[in-house]
Amino acid sequence: MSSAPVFFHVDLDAFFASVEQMDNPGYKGQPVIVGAAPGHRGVVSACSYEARKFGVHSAMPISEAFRRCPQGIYLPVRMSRYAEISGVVMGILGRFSPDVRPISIDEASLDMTGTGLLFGPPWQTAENLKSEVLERAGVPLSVGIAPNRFLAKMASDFKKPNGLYEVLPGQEESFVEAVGLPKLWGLGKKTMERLHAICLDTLPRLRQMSEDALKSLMGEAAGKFLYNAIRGRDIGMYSDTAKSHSISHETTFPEDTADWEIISLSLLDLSHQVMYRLFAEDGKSRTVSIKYRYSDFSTFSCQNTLSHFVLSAEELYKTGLDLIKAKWNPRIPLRLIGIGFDKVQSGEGSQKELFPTAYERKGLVEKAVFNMQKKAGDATPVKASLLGHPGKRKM
DNA sequence: TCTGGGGTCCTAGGACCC
DNA sequence: TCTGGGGTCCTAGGACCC
Repeated sequence: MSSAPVFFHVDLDAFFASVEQMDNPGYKGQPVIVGAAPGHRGVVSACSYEARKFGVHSAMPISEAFRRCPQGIYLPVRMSRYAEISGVVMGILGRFSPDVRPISIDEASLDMTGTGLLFGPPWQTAENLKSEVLERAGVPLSVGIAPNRFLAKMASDFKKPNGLYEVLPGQEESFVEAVGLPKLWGLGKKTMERLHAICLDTLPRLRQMSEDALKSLMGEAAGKFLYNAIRGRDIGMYSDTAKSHSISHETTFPEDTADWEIISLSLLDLSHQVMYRLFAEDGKSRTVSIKYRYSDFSTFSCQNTLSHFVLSAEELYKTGLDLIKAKWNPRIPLRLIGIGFDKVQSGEGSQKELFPTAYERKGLVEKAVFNMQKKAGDATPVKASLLGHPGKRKM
């Protein structure tokens, strides 16, 4: 007899803020806001539920958060600390399911199918999981239980914070109704606006549409997604097939700038950060992409696929520099610059040339430095601008 | 309101090939 | 003459998520 499918979705509540409250008990019960410093450019990364009472939420500009909650405790992001706690939580999850898929630093999807004999019924298991995480990692989490990953994800959100909710088989459609169309995962503001414009922004009306009709209205993928999502069916989220991915870093300048020295030096630093991450995961890529944002917030990107894998931060930087030189209109100051690799593959079988190119030799040196730093327990790249690089360049 | 940084996936058009 | 069909790769932009 095969067991009915059961999935858990776990989500750490206001994670960054919860960690800060655990590390500083004086912050408990206080409006904690983690993100950019007030007075600087940036947004709220996470905030405690006490802060949400003031109307503060994540992704809100920090200036607006400060206006709404001047008495808040404003803290910088301590990503390595959060990663540490996340690791403890993921370790606990691994003892509850052989199939744990981390979605982000504070979320994971677990296949719990067939674990009933070992742990008991799902609800009981979820309660045990919640108390073990609180006890051993010190942070609260919400759990959603459902017959598929998509519903489990939304169920984890349904009773937050410190929530637990179970969607039983047969309740798929009624749960989607309880969640409501605007809060359906994967359906954002733009799509809602579009649906509204064609009078299809209610569940009953949408459910009258055939899959083909939705596809022709919304496009192949979006139509298929919508047709299944509004029925609470799995939409194939969090697939485990390893694909190529991307690695990128970007930075917003403290002030908009048209200063070529600032822009090129930033690009150089970012290039080193990106290349070191590629080294760290032993990946390879031929596609360099850059992103730039003008002072009016209009944002553009472009990319260049080389005939060979990029071998060094120098080569990455040079390729990105050529792209930005060709695209940027220097009469308009830039707000942001970013660079990255697209279509990163696993690096096994990296070619070794008999006669290494200059870039390849540079890459070997960079890699050696990276490995030394890794051994010394410091895997962060030396700031390129501190390596005595000439940064200044003529356009 | 004055808007971070890191991602994923999809689309549409063009180049090129058979 | 006036025009195939399918496939792959590349690119830029957009929607969405955490």
